[in-house]
Amino acid sequence: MSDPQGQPGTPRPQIPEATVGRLPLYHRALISMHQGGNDTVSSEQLAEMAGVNAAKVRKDLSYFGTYGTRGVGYDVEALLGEIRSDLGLTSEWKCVLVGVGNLGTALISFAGFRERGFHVAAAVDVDPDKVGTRIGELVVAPQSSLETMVRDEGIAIGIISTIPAAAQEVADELGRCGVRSILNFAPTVIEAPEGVLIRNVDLASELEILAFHDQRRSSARDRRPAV
Amino acid sequence: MSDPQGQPGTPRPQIPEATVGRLPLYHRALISMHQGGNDTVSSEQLAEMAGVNAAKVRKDLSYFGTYGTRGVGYDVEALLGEIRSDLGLTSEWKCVLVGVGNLGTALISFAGFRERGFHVAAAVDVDPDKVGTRIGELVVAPQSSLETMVRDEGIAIGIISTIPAAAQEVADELGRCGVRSILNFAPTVIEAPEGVLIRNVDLASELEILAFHDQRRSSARDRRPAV
DNA sequence: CTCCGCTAGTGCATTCATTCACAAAGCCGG
DNA sequence: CCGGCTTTGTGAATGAATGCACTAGCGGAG
Ligand SMILES: NC(=O)c1ccc[n+]([C@@H]2O[C@H](COP(=O)([O-])OP(=O)(O)OC[C@H]3O[C@@H](n4cnc5c(N)ncnc54)[C@H](O)[C@@H]3O)[C@@H](O)[C@H]2O)c1
Ligand SMILES: NC(=O)c1ccc[n+]([C@@H]2O[C@H](COP(=O)([O-])OP(=O)(O)OC[C@H]3O[C@@H](n4cnc5c(N)ncnc54)[C@H](O)[C@@H]3O)[C@@H](O)[C@H]2O)c1
Repeated sequence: MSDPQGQPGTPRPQIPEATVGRLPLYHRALISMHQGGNDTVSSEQLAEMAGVNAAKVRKDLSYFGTYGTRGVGYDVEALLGEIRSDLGLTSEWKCVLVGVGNLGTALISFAGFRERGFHVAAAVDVDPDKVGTRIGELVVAPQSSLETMVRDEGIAIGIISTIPAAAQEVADELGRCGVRSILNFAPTVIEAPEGVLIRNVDLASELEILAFHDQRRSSARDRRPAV
Repeated sequence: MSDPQGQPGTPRPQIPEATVGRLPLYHRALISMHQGGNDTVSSEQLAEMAGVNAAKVRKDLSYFGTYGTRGVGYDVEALLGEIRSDLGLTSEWKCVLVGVGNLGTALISFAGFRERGFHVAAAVDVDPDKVGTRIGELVVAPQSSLETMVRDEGIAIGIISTIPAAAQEVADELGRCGVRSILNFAPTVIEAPEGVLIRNVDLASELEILAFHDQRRSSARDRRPAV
């Protein structure tokens, strides 16, 4: 390989978005390999665990440098370290959750985030009845304390689980407070504030996509109309 | 257009996956247009609402036939009907949820699914303490009643919100019972049973992707090392 | 030291998706 | 009835992602 892993700062070889989307899969697979006590892993095995094909694994990993040994495979620990560092998981990311309803409550009490390097450090709601409620270790704060908490705690990620009608406003507010990334669960398109990256998760859409395919499969089966 | 909307059965022009993924966005946008009392909508407006570009909207819609009028736009009601029928939303889809924990509970009580044509008609859990619990109108059933419920109620979609270690087993069981589509929230790769389509939603992955981009943006900013 | 087996890394062809840009086509005002 | 305005539908160009198939290179056996 010609590009050494760049002693000073970061390389910067512009990673394809499709590859970025698969990093978490590799991350998960490597964690489980590591816990299983494996020292090395081949692209074939990683592919199997991540549910993708081996050539893709190799190409994806090659964007980050040369971490494999031909004839052997990848060093699990080294590769895990590299991916963790690319994902910025060397220290914990603090998140603020806005909208402590059904979904918000589940998210706050979800242990899996912490295991993967994320921590819901604050939660706010407009509803005065919710403010002061305790969920695990976290006490729901009033909307007005958002800015202070974001700045004081160094929160970089916002999670929106309010009603859809409030989502845009909340996103704007989060942007003003200095949050740089937002994960939005409200089923509405949000215009991203300047400098803020938004990802949307819409569960109803996922079901619709399943329904679409199911629909097609069954109408394909009934090519001959029933007698 | 050369392909008439095929009087008998369905056309079958193989819709690109990327297009399928956007149908729910259009669906949502059209619902809101319709509720707002609009009769027609241009590709430009739809694009704005769905957060994509206008050419893409037109190309996507063109796979389903000719629903627009040049110089005018699309008839909201007709287009909504078409999309609803493509998504198979002419009747309600029944779902079974497996694993009534934090997340499962939030999903069951979520009204938004019903509005979009989905109904969690059954929920099961292995934990005997959970069985019999009431969530809204639904009573949690024992794992053993899964097959009967799926068959009797005509359930086509399974939702997995168990712990990751149980996900594969649950998926296999759902497959055996005749479920054809699965939405999996457990952060693990599941091998799909024969004839079953699986979609995964991994929230920690979403956060990791945000973290990756944030990481990159800030390391791009610090090109000059601090003094 | 050499040769063999294995697996990473990658160039290339192919497939899939996006976007541009323009002709075809409906509407409306005169 | 005609001509201008608007917006669709789509061919063709471009770009992104995938996957094959080959080469380079390491480790271990003999
Ligand atoms: N519950 C689910 O399983 C589920 C599934 C998919 C999507 N969603 C979406 O997630 C969002 C939340 O769902 P939910 O079921 O938790 O709803 P919910 O009604 O239980 O909770 C919404 C919460 O947001 C708060 N809120 C409203 N406006 C606010 C504002 N401007 N600022 C701060 N807080 C505000 C409300 O006080 C309430 O506590 C909704 O947009 C919903 O469509 C939920
Ligand atoms: N809570 C969240 O916000 C959240 C967020 C992202 C992902 N997830 C994932 O969703 C899943 C559920 O999360 P949770 O927080 O609700 O966990 P939880 O521990 O609260 O709930 C899990 C439930 O699954 C049940 N269960 C376990 N094995 C089962 C089996 N074989 N058959 C049927 N039921 C079984 C348990 O009895 C329990 O009720 C986990 O895989 C988690 O990683 C949860």
